[in-house]
Amino acid sequence: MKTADPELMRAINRLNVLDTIRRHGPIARVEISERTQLSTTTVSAITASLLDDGLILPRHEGDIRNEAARGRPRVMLELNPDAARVVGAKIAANRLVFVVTDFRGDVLSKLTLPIRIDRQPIGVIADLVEDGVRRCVVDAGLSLEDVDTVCLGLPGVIEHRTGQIRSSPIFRDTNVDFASEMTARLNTPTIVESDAHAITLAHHWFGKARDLEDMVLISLEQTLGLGVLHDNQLFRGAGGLSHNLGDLVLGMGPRGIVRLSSQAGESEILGEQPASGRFAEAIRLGRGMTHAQALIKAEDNTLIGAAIRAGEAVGVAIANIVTLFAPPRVILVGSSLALGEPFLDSLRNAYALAIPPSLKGVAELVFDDSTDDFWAQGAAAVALYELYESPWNTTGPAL
Amino acid sequence: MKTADPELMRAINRLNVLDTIRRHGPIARVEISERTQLSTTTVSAITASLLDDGLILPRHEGDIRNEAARGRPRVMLELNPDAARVVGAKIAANRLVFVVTDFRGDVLSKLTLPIRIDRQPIGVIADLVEDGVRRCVVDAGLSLEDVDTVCLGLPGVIEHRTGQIRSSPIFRDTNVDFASEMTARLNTPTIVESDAHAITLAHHWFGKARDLEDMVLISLEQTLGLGVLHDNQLFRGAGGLSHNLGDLVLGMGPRGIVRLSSQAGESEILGEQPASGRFAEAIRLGRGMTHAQALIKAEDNTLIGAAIRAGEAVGVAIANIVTLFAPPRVILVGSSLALGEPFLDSLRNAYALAIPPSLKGVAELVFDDSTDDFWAQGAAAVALYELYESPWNTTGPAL
DNA sequence: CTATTTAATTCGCATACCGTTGAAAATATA
DNA sequence: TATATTTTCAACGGTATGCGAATTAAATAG
Repeated sequence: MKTADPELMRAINRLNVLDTIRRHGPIARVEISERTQLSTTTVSAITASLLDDGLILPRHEGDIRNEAARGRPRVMLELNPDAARVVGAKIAANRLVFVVTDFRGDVLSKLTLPIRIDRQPIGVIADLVEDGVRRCVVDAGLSLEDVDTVCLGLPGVIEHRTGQIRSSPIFRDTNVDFASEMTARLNTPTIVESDAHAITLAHHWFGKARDLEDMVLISLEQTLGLGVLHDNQLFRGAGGLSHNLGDLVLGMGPRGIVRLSSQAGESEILGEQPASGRFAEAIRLGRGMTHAQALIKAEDNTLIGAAIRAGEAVGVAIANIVTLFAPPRVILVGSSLALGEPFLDSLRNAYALAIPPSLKGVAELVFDDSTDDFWAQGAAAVALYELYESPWNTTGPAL
Repeated sequence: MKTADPELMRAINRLNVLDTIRRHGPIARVEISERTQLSTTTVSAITASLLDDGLILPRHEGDIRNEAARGRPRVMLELNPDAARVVGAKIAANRLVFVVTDFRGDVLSKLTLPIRIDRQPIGVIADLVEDGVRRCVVDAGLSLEDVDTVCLGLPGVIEHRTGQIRSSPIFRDTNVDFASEMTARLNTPTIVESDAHAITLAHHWFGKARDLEDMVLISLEQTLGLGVLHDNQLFRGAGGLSHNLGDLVLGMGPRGIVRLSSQAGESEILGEQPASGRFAEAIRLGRGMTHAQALIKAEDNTLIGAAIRAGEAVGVAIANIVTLFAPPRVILVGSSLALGEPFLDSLRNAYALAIPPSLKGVAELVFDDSTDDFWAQGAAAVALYELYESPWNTTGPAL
């Protein structure tokens, strides 16, 4: 355990204040004091230090708390957008999405490269990612030197702490030290994170979990991922591993083990389609789900059947997750949601059946169909969170 | 989030020092300083305060660190056994087990009441528990006034924070505020906790997980429970709920939902036996598993079949848990282990099949057949842990 | 122009940690 | 036996932190 000294103490309170400013927009010191339970004295000292470091800015205008504003007007504080720049990326099998954000997490530029990269050699993938990062940074009118951190969100089992990719559907190899590789190429600190964790943080910061400290997110894409928010923090497994939901076992069928991925993986749902023709082409180009959506509307029975089976499998898996974590909300994201009503209905039904009676009503299911940018923005948030924590003031006094 | 002030700082370091003393037996200040990374100055101050509060004791004798001990001999410090007394209990359907322990967690007296209590009215159960606590305390040569805290470990979904029993196989009602009830009856602070959590802490403190900060425990009893140790702390669900493994869904069979409890619950394994005769009598008395063990040795095929099916179900469930938490060790406890090789073999096989290849070898399975005392001792440890954290020095200066 | 109200800063205090120094308690050596 | 050596531990001074009370700052109301 880390030893508690004054430095840690200040680090905690600093992060607390900074996070309060981030979450509650332009905010006055008095209100920060109320929210954090810190004395106004301490808040003044910390905000002075944050101002000095250029992480926040004062705004004298917006004191509109009340018409009958009597006393000295409040000075509102907000994050200084220019305090840092980060790049966030979503790396998927058939597309790369990049965003550059400022210190607040606001998107400055975005770039989508619809390229199929899975099963390419690492060098090729690294080339493409490097290129995407550089182009997106240029699009934002910046240079890579202006970027503080890059965070890459990708599917699979990612060990955040070490930057190792234990296994990922887009890499042929296992145990790739992708963080070091990209850090060297970009000459900018680069971290890797599970894409599911990235969008979990995205929802906590900007999306449908802003009001919660605990929740669970399930991502239904090529792989099936899990993000757990516990006490306002990403819960990473014992070793900092991300969770790979697709490996969950749903049953022992006649043909052996039945894993969730074999029922609800993107390729498995679409895979029952004829292996040639326009649909196969669409899949190859990463438009499978969009196409599937059209087919389902046209009442393609094979596909509807697959969607229903997938929905059942996911519904049961969610019930199991809820049994373990009992979160107040479960957010579902990912391309498979595009399968529409047949999928969602069977999911909801299976969930309702599978959830134990004692937990009925505990968790609320929320479906979210954000775009890829949002995932990339989540990766940026992961990078920003680490910046917030890092000691700007090496440890100097508050002056 | 709690605000960081000097008080919190000292509380953290105090707990850290106290826990180091607890874990590493009689230990000198220098060694505490090495282990905690705190300066010897700080360690001296904190230990002085602990000595002053009577929580620890000096021992001048045992300085045998080395034959060639040159300088001033070390003064070894250890927990003062008499600093507190707690009662821990395991409350199961057909027996009540109590222990009184001292401040170190050493058992002073134990008491087993082989009574079937499930489905009794709350008042009756409370009577029996109260009686057991009082008798066990008397057996230890103490009075209830000498007891600081009582902790009751029981199966089911327990909300530790509020002391509510959301649902438990031994209560007919749900949402019982058992902690308040027993606190009032005993006139001693009483907390409730999941029995699985209790034995998880028992293993972390005294058993097969002393060397780990992360692990998972699975309890196979009348109900199937889960305990997760994360960063040396019990991981309680979002709402402080305990996990009820039996509700996990293993598949959608022809007859609807198949839950783990229907495959591996104690009564389900034994339930396939004829409903009358000596065996049924044994079950009613809570000796079902012991009896089953004998029958399995005698090659009772019905029972062996049930054991094998249960093992498969549990093996798959464990694989799923490992997929989610990736712990270095999984400890299995509970009466069902008594089913012996048929059960364990099929469990191991199913686990090996179900564990995803990328996680193969990550987690080590450990079987543990401790007695009921150990569970009760774990409950005592839960109580002690809260005592360790509580502010003895309301916040006075260190003198 | 003065009184009032609210916001934010300044000042003094208490606490906690740390590094250094020095005292205490034992052994080793002359 | 007397002195040196080694190790442990407590005491002193320095610095950082947060908090409460008093003070200054900036606006409105009368």
